[in-house]
Amino acid sequence: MSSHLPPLSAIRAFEAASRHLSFTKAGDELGMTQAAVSYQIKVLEDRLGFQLFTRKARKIELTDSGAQLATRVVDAFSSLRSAFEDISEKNASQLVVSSNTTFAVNWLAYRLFEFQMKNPDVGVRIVPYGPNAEPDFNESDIVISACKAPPKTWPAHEIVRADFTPMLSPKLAETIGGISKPEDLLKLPLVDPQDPWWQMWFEAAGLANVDLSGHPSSRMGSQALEANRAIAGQGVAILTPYFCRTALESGQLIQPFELTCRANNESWYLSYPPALRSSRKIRLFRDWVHAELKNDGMPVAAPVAVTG
Amino acid sequence: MSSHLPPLSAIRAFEAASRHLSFTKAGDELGMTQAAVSYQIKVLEDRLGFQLFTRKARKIELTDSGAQLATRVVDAFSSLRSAFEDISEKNASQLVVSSNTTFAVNWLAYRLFEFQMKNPDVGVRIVPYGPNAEPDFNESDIVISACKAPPKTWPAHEIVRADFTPMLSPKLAETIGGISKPEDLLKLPLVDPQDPWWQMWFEAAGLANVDLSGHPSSRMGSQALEANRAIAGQGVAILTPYFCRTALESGQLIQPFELTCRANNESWYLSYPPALRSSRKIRLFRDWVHAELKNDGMPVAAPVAVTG
DNA sequence: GATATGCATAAGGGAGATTTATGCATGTCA
DNA sequence: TGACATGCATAAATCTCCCTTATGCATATC
Repeated sequence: MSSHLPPLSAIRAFEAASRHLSFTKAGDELGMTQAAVSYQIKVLEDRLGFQLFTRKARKIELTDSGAQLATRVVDAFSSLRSAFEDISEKNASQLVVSSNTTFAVNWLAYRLFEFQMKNPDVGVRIVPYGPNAEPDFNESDIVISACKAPPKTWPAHEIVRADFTPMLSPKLAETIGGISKPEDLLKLPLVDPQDPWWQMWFEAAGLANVDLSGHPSSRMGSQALEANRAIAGQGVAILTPYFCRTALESGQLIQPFELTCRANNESWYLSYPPALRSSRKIRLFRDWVHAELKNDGMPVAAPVAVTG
Repeated sequence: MSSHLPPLSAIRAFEAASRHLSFTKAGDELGMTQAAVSYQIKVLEDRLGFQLFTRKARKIELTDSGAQLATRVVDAFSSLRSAFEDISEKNASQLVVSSNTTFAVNWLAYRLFEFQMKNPDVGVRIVPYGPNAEPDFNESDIVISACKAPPKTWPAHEIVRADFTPMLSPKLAETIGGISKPEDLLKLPLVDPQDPWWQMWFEAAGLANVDLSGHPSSRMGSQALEANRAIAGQGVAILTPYFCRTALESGQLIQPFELTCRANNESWYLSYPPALRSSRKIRLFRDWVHAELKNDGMPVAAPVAVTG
């Protein structure tokens, strides 16, 4: 089946001309001149070896062969058009958000409903990914990530700074008569003592080289789990305050020290493919996230410059 | 429905790539490089705003959206291909000969069967046109014409010179005791006395300004009819000898004088659209006509030069 | 006739398609 | 575990062919 098609631009011109029965109107539809259409039809006729149109005075008519071909070509183009229409429509109204678990659970979960109420025409699909997984940059419209960097060409917005500070349940604090000095924390079990955040925070608190046993594990991404263990009184967790607002306000957790740290200016970022920069669904979601953050009193940063 | 399609070259590249799941192979099929395919896919992805392929190590995979689009695009292209295939096939095997009635009746009619026996895969359709009609240059593969000239750009072969000389039935000749001098003809009724051929022939025979009453009518094109009337003894007709061979040989008609004339070098021509110059069906038919002519002892002229 | 409409054609320019020449990542095989 | 092969991405340069401009011609229409 090496049957190569004639030049597609010629086929397209023929398709339009056969519908309008006018080179001029076909040109209008295609955004080109009458002369261009005339030329393309000639190309196709030469290629096929027979006339597609009969040129009459001030009008054209399809020849028998032309008419026969036209119906099928018009059909095929109509299929093509609807295929692209459908896919862009579906794509315009479907928003796939690939978010790490921390943000998904601690932030998106209880707010998403509001977004959906505000934008009932946008279908949202949250695809969470765990601490050791990669977001799916290919199939996502928006990626919310902390350590996993999106491609350098993606526009990215800082949404939440990755500050951290110890948190624990009031009951656990009482077991040692309350927390007054950083050292007090060492009397209690730590949730995930290998988290490097601990080292950083203790150093910032003036305690260098505390000996934390256990095995290494990744930071950020499992805060939901760690928070739950802290709430359950199983130990002290080192968490981002903003994500614990509810637990703090309700008294499930306490933050014994004002001191928060931040490693390497790390933050959570919202990013998306450059091509979607100005698409409606992206704009709606991005603006909504910003509004929510502002509403929480969080600073909303300018988008991070895109390289290239 | 102003939904313009993305660039067709990009769609074509995507179609091939989605079938091969390889830019390299798609390039091979389309006769271009892998880089070009890669570029076109990128164009399409940028245009659509989402990825069509997931680039893996040494292979590519369709994304969900890509796969969805691919099935429909492949379908549409397959329709297009078969549409063009069918039309060229039909066109390659169907030969439409638009011939004036004279040649159709006096020449083609009793020979065509042989051509069809020799070339059973070529379907021949003879479309005769009368003396005052135009051949359909748009819908014909071959036009056989005398006075009606084909477009100047069409290759044309002279097939039969438009010689003419009086013919009549032997019985009619006997009614005046036989024909010995041109003047004898004037004693008999002429079939179509207004035919200018009569004036020319009588002049050539040395009889200037004979007075021929009646009304004008067109020459050539109705020879079949005129010959029949002559055979029936209704009068003397002025005919092209080659077209009367059978009647002459069988004695139905006699040609009283050797003298033949020819106006303005007129001839019958076989012509066809330039694009079909080397198509099989044209070649078969043209060569067959030439062979038949040669077989009849007719000189076969070189094709008439095409202007432009 | 005068005008308007519609297609054909030639010449020329320009944008986008393609190639060339790389680089990079990852399988594969010794 | 290197050396090599395979396959895609990317940049720069080139070129092709598609389109426009400008015109002519034929024929409807007034």
